[in-house]
Amino acid sequence: MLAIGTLAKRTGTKVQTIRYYEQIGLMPEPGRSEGGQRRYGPLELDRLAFIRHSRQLGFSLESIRELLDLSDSPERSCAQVDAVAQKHLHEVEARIARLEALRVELKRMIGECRADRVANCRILEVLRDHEECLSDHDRPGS
Amino acid sequence: MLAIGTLAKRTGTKVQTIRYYEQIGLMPEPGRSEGGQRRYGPLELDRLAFIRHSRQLGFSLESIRELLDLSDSPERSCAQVDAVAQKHLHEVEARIARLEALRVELKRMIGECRADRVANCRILEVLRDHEECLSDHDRPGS
DNA sequence: GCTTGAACCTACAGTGGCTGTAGCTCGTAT
DNA sequence: ATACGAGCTACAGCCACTGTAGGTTCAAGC
Ligand SMILES: [Zn+2]
Ligand SMILES: [Zn+2]
Ligand SMILES: [Zn+2]
Ligand SMILES: [Zn+2]
Repeated sequence: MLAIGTLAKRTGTKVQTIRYYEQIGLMPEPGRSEGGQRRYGPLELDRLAFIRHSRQLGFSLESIRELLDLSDSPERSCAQVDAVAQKHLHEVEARIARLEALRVELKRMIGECRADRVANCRILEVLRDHEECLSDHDRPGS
Repeated sequence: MLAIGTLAKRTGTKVQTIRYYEQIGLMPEPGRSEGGQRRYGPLELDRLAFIRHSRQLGFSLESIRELLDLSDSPERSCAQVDAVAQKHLHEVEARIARLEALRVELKRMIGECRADRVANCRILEVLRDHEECLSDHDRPGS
């Protein structure tokens, strides 16, 4: 039986994060020691490892919840699992596309600045006026 | 003099967002009508346009605050402005790199799944065990 | 057995950048 | 004069944590 700190170390998680996962029902309520401290077994270790690895791959906690639920029904077709992963891939690709457009625009405005005074800094000019931009970028956000 | 809703429409901002910017000191406290409603002039319009466009280019509100402060000293060298933009570019590039690694890993695991049962879904196998991954991905988060 | 101190506990506030809601008041067109 | 859209304040909620305060428990060393 592992104390929460040991579980945290084994999975590269912070202690508070584990308690947070419990609070939102992503980790089960574990057994307790006589004094009331959490004690974890191998099942919980595996579950937390799954959660953490999914997080490293960028899945949302909501998607992870879905994936965990699905993996409790081993007989079912994995179509839904694949759909969750596909959707996530698309979102990642969309974010890359947006960031790539940003990168191009930023690089251009930085390259155009002749490093003079603030009064005629190219970067500030572009920020003041979207007409100076080549790409469209409607929604602020990541 | 513009009411807040008009300013919002002109800049593609939500009314609450403008009030939020005022609350955190990014927009100045505007004049008020007799009845106490906010009234904006062209200076505020320009400032909000600058903020919004900077947000579209991914700058944080903290960076935007800095850029706005800097642009109040037109005589100074724009080195600091350029540094803010450079730093942001590097962060964007770092995020692209991370997302690109994610994309590769996700695409691989999706491609390897033979779309069978949950019990032997390749996606779940990879999520359970980072050893199945090719890349390293230490920190969760975008 | 006793003391120490690291690790644990709960509860709550804060992060960034908004967004939404409730319950009012104001402005303006007819 | 009245209707109603637009404005007002204050506060809660989103995501995924992270940090803090103030107290309790555990395990090792003596
Ligand atoms: Zn410059
Ligand atoms: Zn632009
Ligand atoms: Zn599958
Ligand atoms: Zn991995």
